[in-house]
Amino acid sequence: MSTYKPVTIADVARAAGVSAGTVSRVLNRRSGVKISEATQKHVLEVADRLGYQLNPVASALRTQQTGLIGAIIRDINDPFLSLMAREAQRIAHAMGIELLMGHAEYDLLTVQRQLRFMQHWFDGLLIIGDMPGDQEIFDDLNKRGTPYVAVACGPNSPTPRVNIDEAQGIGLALDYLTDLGHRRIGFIGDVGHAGTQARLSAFQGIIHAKTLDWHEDYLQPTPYTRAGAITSIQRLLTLPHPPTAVLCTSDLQALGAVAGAWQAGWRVPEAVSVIGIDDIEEGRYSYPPLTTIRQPVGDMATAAIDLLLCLVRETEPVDTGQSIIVAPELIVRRSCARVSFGG
Amino acid sequence: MSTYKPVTIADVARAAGVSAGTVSRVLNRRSGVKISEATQKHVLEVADRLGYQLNPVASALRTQQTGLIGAIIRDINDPFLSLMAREAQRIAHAMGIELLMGHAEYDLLTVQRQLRFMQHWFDGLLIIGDMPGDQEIFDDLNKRGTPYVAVACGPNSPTPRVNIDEAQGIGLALDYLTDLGHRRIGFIGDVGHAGTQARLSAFQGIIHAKTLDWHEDYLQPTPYTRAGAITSIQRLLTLPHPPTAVLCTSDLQALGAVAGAWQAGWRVPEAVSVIGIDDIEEGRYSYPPLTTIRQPVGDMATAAIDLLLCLVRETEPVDTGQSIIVAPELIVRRSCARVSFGG
DNA sequence: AAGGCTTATGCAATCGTTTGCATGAGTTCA
DNA sequence: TGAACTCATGCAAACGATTGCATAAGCCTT
Repeated sequence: MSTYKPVTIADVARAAGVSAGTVSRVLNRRSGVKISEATQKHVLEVADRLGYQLNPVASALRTQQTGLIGAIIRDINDPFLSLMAREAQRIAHAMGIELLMGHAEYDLLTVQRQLRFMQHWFDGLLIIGDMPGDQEIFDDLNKRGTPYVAVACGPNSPTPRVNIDEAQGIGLALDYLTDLGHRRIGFIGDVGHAGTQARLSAFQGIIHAKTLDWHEDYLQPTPYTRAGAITSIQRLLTLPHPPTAVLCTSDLQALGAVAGAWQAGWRVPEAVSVIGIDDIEEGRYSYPPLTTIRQPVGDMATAAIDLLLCLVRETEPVDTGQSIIVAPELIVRRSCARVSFGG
Repeated sequence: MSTYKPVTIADVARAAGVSAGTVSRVLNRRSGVKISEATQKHVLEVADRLGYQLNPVASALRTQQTGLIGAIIRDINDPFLSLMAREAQRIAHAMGIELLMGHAEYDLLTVQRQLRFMQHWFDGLLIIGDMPGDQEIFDDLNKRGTPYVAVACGPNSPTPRVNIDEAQGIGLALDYLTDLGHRRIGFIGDVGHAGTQARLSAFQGIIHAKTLDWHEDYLQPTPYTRAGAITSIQRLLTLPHPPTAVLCTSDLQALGAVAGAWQAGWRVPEAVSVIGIDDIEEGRYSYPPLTTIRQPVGDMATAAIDLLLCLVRETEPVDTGQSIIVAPELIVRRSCARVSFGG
């Protein structure tokens, strides 16, 4: 059973009566190299009969390319991020490329170690979701030559990336909320991250521009978890002048906020409106169904893989400033309502 | 930038004035080989100064081991499975081992191709969740020598695995339901899989033993998705004698069943009780909070990694029949109620 | 029929480590 | 002082594929 002995290119060569180089050439079919029809067929047949399979490790050593791309994901258990990863893998597969992924343990040191190790095994990297210590990570990545693309994650430095237009997304949400009459709007987000920072500054700009009511406690720094949002919204709701609506920077947090509000005896959306960002499946089935700003996962994954592949194949140094911005979309469901009492 | 030129062991050797072999030996610190304190220190220092990093591909080619373990997951977007993967990675990391994962596209051919490719890159494999075409996959795996462990996935053949005691889990659920007075109990599960088969036959055995009411329509073959369960429960509820309780083989399905029942105007748990299996986070926050049979994710992941590591390190052929069975646990929340009308 | 040209294939070096074996220096003891 | 032994290190051969260069065979042309 474990005596399984893999057949190498040399075995095939011997059995077919040709040299190893020839076997390699027929197997790779590189354009420009001519192999006679006869040997072509013969070698292929022998390889098949022997059950030859390429040893990709050896190939990688010689060519300095593993042919693999990797994705490092902030939290593989976050529905939005894991869906993004799944889509990315699906698209890569369709293009004949293998994608492997890793969950980023939530501290800078581990992620750095993980990244360093992934750079050895992968030709290119997808960074999915805001990472702990974003900036250090991208500095690290730039030092090495490994091509990478950041997805749903907003480093400050110019970096190949694909994101929604954050300002537009926040604008969509706030326009909708103010149309419903809300003037006191809370913000729940993990402000430790550059991606959330972009959202926050758009948020604050609009609050100011619309001259909405604002209190510094309306900003609740909150980790990317359901549980975190539960306590955050409860803090918001016990304020002297609680917000009548809350914007969360992810659907998971929004779902937590809804749960937290109910637990505290506030009805959603009657007593408080909640809006999220992402549009995860669960939001369609939750009670009330979640109003949210949709990030188009499929488009983003496609764009990211395309861009990454460009970077990988490019031989000369590429401009690292390229970024792709896609449009978010307001999905109205039932977690937001017109404000019904004195604002 | 892309002119980054990695420093090899030869560079270090040259700079330190020793041979490559020596450098390798001090770096690997294999017990039994003696290196003088002086060179030890010197080499380490030079390597450090030059910023040497091991090329794991070359090392893998020579040693025939990549030092990597892989996990293939039925659906990376399934909260239970992705949590299992995350735990497995965490545990592997803590032991200094890197774990990479892939989502299994949902058809046999793709999975086979994926598996074949993973066998080249990984020293060992974790199979997480029921797979399409289970049996073929395990046959394939056995042919090769690659060690693997199946987790939360129940092939028929003797195979290294870790699972809950399925019969006990179903027993826990049915005892609870019958204690609440239910005699008509529906079953929602993806019966195409061996894992679900084990649950189904336990279910049918107990239904028979307890002489509960049974109709073949009470069995609703349903894919592992929320959406599938929505239509399944609606089919159940329009039966002439609809079940008063429904057992789902995953929490995701149970959540779908709850949503489907509400949509059809049936209150949960007042009109129909729903129980799931897994105990995912979402079930704690859903309305009503989900009663379920808990699979202890942490214990299972730990056991799986331990077992896999044994198999990987073992040089002689191991008994492939070893399986680890852990105990499930009934988690009572609020999606099941005493049956209130004529059974 | 011989020289020139194309074309298919073989040869051997290479990628960066690891590791069995050989060797030279250093130590100990008679 | 020299023989017997350690012990640390160097040497070179792997691991399995790829690829630039050389070469043999075949064909065409004059």
